[in-house]
Amino acid sequence: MSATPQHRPDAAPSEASADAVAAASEGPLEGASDPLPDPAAAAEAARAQALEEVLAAAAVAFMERGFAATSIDDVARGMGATKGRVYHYYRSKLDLFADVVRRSLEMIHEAVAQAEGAGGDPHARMDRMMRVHVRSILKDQPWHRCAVQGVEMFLRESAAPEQRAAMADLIHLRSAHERLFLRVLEQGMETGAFRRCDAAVTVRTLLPALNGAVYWYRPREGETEAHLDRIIDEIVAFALGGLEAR
Amino acid sequence: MSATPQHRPDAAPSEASADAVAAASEGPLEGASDPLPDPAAAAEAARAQALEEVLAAAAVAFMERGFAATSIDDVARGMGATKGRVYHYYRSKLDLFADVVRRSLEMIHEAVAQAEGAGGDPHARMDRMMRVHVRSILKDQPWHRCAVQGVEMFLRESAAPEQRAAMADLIHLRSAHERLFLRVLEQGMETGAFRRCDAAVTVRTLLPALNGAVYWYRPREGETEAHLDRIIDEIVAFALGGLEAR
DNA sequence: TTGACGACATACTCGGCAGTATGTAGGCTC
DNA sequence: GAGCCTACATACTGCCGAGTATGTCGTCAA
Repeated sequence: MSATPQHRPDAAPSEASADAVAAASEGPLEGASDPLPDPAAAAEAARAQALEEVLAAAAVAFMERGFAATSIDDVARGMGATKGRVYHYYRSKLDLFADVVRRSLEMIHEAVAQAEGAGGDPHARMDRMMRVHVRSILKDQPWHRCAVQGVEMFLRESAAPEQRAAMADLIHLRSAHERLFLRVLEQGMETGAFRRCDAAVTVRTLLPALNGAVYWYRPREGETEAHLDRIIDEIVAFALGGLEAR
Repeated sequence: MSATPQHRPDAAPSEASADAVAAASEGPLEGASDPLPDPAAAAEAARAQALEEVLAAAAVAFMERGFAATSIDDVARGMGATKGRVYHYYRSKLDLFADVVRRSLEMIHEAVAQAEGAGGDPHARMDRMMRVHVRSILKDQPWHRCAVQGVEMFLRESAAPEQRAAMADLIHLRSAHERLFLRVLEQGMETGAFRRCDAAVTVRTLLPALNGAVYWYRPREGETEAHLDRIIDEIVAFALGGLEAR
């Protein structure tokens, strides 16, 4: 629609991703003459990091208030900035939200795909996948709450065509994630590790169970890694038990 | 807050509930002299039914677009009416939404509580409860999608104080529902029917699994009751399997 | 040193929507 | 048959927020 010939977040703004955030926090502010040889690359990196900040602020804001109830000013305030900064990187609120959701889905999908690829029988793979999935849910809550909301938005019949367009590829990402579980489930059914069932319906039941914690879990002050593992154990025990053959 | 000395949905507008809807559809429009002896009671019933219509329209509208994105005009349009009608029965959008959520929670809670009270060992009771719960999710989707959304709204830290006030009692309803499952789960753990687990976490994982269908299920054209039962079977098999001891 | 550009901030427009105020038509009472 | 009340519809206000237009400051190239 809006044919403003302006910015556009460089195709895949998510590549810099967590790396950019980590890299950014490792080196304190140095003068203009940092070891980087290429100034153009440095500028690129700076831009990527600035964009990353916007994205992170958006994730928090959208998580706290939901898409519709969050204003661009809210997002900007979260960074101690103003609208201008946000609109410098994103053409619309919907674009921004879609990018948050995309990041979320990419993060969790990549992690789970890696867990799946690590070998083992279907039962072992499924176990690892679930653990990784739930861990991501707990650790990157702001992002995933946005993702849940985004998928939900898309599923509404009422969704405006612009919305559907902006989020169509997100649904593919989400579907790919579902398929990952679906395939391992089917493989497990063949080996006899899992009971026979309608795999499609079961996966659609399984994932909400794994995602449930996104709503009630709140990171505590002195929370240890072991405590997190306890929660993961509980959730996975339930979900895996729901699949296993007797 | 708003101290307008106007309407207010008569304390418990939800009592008339499904009965009112059913009763309303049984008798066609008769003249002024219907068999009802008390005109005051008739007026009361008429009002209850009118309110019911508003509530149903709201449920559909909120389900389709979500709370924030739904305007009161949307709700009114859904009835072929205008704002005036809605505001005649409800003081604010939030009040209306809260009532939709309340209705939803009451419906499902009552149904499940009845299933629980029908006797049997914990495993049998849990099985019945799950079935009834899922059936309600599938059959009264518009309502329950609002409920899920409402609970989610409340759980946000950002929720405005007015929101929290309007929805505080809803959370109690929701908690009561959770406790219902919690208790049966604990009983089953004692009899050995269910494996030992952190009951609180498990229930919070179990319910999203049961509710999951609210997002993906869409009533089909020539859908038979048996087809519905197939879906319910699948979901319950998973959820119950997640609880059972080996 | 200048001019071009990137990275924002500021100021403004404009539409949509919650809530309100007011009109009005029908029924009921007395 | 006059007033009154219920159950709406219509018309209006005020604000909030998305998107835009424009200004400003620093930097870098030439």
